[in-house]
Amino acid sequence: MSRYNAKATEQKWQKVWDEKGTFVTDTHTDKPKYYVLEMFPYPSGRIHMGHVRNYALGDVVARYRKAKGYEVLHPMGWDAFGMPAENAAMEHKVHPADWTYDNIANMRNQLKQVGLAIDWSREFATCDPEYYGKSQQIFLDFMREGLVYRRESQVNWDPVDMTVLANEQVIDGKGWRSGALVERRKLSQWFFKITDFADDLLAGLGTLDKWPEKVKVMQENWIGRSEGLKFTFKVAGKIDGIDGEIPVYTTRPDTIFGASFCAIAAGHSIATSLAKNNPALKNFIEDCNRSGTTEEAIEKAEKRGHDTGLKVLHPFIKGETLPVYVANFVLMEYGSGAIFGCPAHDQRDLEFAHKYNLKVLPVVVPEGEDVQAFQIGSEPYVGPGLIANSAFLDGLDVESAKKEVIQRASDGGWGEKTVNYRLRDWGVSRQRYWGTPIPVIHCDSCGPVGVPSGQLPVTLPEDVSFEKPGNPLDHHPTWKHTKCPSCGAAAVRETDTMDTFVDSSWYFARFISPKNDAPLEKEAVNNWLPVRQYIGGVEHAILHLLYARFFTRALNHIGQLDVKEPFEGLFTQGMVNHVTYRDSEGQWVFPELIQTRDDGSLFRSDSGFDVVEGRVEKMSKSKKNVVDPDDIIDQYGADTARWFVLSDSPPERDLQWTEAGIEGAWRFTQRLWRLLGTLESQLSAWGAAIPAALSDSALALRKATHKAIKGVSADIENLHFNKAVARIYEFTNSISGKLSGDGAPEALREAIETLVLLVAPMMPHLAEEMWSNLGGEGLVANQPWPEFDEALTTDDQVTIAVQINGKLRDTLMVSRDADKASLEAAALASEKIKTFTEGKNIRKIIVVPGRIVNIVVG
RNA sequence: GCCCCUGUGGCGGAAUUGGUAGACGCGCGGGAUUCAAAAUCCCGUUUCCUUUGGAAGUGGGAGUUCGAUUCUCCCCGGGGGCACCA
Repeated sequence: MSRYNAKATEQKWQKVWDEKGTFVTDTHTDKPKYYVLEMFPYPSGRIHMGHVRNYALGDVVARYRKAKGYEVLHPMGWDAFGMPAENAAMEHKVHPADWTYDNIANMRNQLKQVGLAIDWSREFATCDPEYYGKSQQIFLDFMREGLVYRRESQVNWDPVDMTVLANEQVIDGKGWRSGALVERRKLSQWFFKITDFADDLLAGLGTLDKWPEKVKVMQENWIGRSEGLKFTFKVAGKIDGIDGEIPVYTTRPDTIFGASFCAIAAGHSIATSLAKNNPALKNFIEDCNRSGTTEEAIEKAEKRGHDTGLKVLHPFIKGETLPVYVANFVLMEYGSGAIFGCPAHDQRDLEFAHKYNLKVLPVVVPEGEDVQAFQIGSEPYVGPGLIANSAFLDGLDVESAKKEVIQRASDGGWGEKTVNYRLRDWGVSRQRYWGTPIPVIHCDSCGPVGVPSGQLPVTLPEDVSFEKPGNPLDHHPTWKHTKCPSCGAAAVRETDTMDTFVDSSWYFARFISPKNDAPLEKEAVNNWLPVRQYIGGVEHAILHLLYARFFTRALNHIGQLDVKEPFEGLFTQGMVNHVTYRDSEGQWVFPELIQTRDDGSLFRSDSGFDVVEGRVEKMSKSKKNVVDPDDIIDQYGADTARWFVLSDSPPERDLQWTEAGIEGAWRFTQRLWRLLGTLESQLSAWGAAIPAALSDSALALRKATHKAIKGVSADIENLHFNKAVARIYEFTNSISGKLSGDGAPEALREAIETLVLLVAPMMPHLAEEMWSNLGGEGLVANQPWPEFDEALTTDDQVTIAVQINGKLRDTLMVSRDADKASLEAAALASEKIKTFTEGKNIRKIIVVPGRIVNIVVG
């Protein structure tokens, strides 16, 4: 038998699957349905190992479910809008569309070589007008239902490039290209009312029992539901141009007597008004606006404030006033943009109080502590306790005190209990070219008007220039000029495009009927959603997944589908890592250039410089610790690459790519092939029945076969592919053993056929080749999953451990169903055990049938 | 800074509900085969000890338990997310 030629064999079977339409889905079938989806890729240019891992995981699920009798939907598309295409346009003078579609063509070719069980007839890219026109339709539907609105919000503004910067484009407070100091600027932007669904998004998490706990916790924290008190501070005295009240929100109304200041955000209307006649305050606000807009930047910045001179009246203490500061750590977006500070019981407030010499009065004292002696040092006290120094609240616990203050505030008409969310509405406006145009026309007399459905899609103009700073849509000579759909007067198009997260918030539903006229084919969508298994990176744990959940609810709300949750099962896979190499010049070196000398030292093959091995890190182009899937597939074949990414690590954890690992996988591919060659002559004829009487070795092999079916099936269903692989190795080892006597040829054939079927979801090409060599009919891809015989998966004898005081001292071979009494007797009868129990007092014997006997002596 | 995850031999990792720690793979050592090599096959492989046996051992420290990789608390290392990267 000749050596296995992976390349030729893989191409052969890919062509067969393609020609026979093996993986084309009938979405209108009566069969049980299974929708498996991996997060669709951004067409960056070439696939990387992370993609191979992601799609191999989903492919195992798809092929397994197909074998289990499901009609499987496993589509592929492209998340094709986004900034890299515009960056390429600026840097290399290629049109974003050309760049994107070239990349898609490349990556499609690469993915096809992986041999995925994908229905390619459903493929689309989000930048196809046929797709983004439907995104626009949904936008207009949401608009009609009041789920879309426009308001001002802050952005990072690059004053030199005249453009809005993404957070990742702001480096140390400067624009990445221009190097100019970035400013916060307010722009009118479109928002989706995701906060309308905040409670439902939160409640829905409780139904997602096939999601990782950590993702649910992250979403819960992101939504950030809190209950508290919203109340108004009265400003002491009258000041021109200032509203006499400052509404604040607090989750700690119980600490109101510990309040020593009031702080408002730099963007607060009062701050703006006061700054008009106060240059120092104006400076301070501008300073605040120079820090980044990310929460991280705000949290990490030193807590600073500026005293406005304004005072507010304490709601409970007559005559007491609190100074009002503008503070850099108060967010305009959260609550009412104003807080009261209680330094004794909040970290930020305490830092602030120390800096500006404000009173620190503890009003919550841990139970048992002396009220007079209790002091706050450099750490606030945030734990439970009893209220002190707080008039009518003294002695209450924290929760009762909260209730009491809320009660008195609402009785007094100056405050009320409020549920607040950290979640903010979703700003979807982007001042960029390569995105879905927002289908709105601005008319001087009618205001913003939605583009009529008949005029969709609003397509992007092709003749754009990236030479000038700013949004190409905005300075295009003709594109934005149009007529108002409502009054017919001259009007201008909205030149903002949508956040690319909008595109990816409903693509999974479009795959079900990608050519449908309306965005969604309701009946089919209801039949196929939710996606049974969604697979992707944990970096999408919050935004993408939350937005998709919101979209599903919003589409449900407007009657376009009936489900509420888009993804029933979620799996977040780990990254692919590789060691890094640096040469004596400090340059990063590609792994393929690394050579080893006889003494074990490393050098690079091109320049000969010495090389040292560095940390294991996520594969990245900048550190050159990348392996190109094309090279790997070329050298070893797709099956070997798939086998390796599935074998070594649990899929949720990071995978370390190693040369030794891929070599090992390759050896196993060859071994399977050789196994078939060496055993072929010993097999019974195709379809021969297994005789009732079996030799010991034949029975042992049958047991191994059926245990393997049971184990591998369970492992695949639980997505424990590395364990499935380990079991297949074990099973393969047992086949290689000697076999003789009654039923040997039949048991051997059963084992080999089973092995091929078990391996097929992971190494589909090799499996097809082996199947056809075995004389199998049809394609492995169409074979049913093997069934196991429960009786053959259990052993009559089991080994149980005998411990003395929790330490293993002996093991016993006993009947599987031996009862407690006989186990205890057998354990005590053991010679080894006797040496430990002799002369000792046996205090207790714990017996767990089938597992363990523990004798406690003393 | 806040939130979340993670840590087991030389390495990747396994260990139903708390019940024999180290399955399986890699690497390494020894042997077979070969003129030789590659490939392949067989055996061994947590560490330590005065070795028919025993002790220690799952990042570190405490706790619960007859029994802890598994549960609780504190600490340390590594990673992810933080609203305009996708």
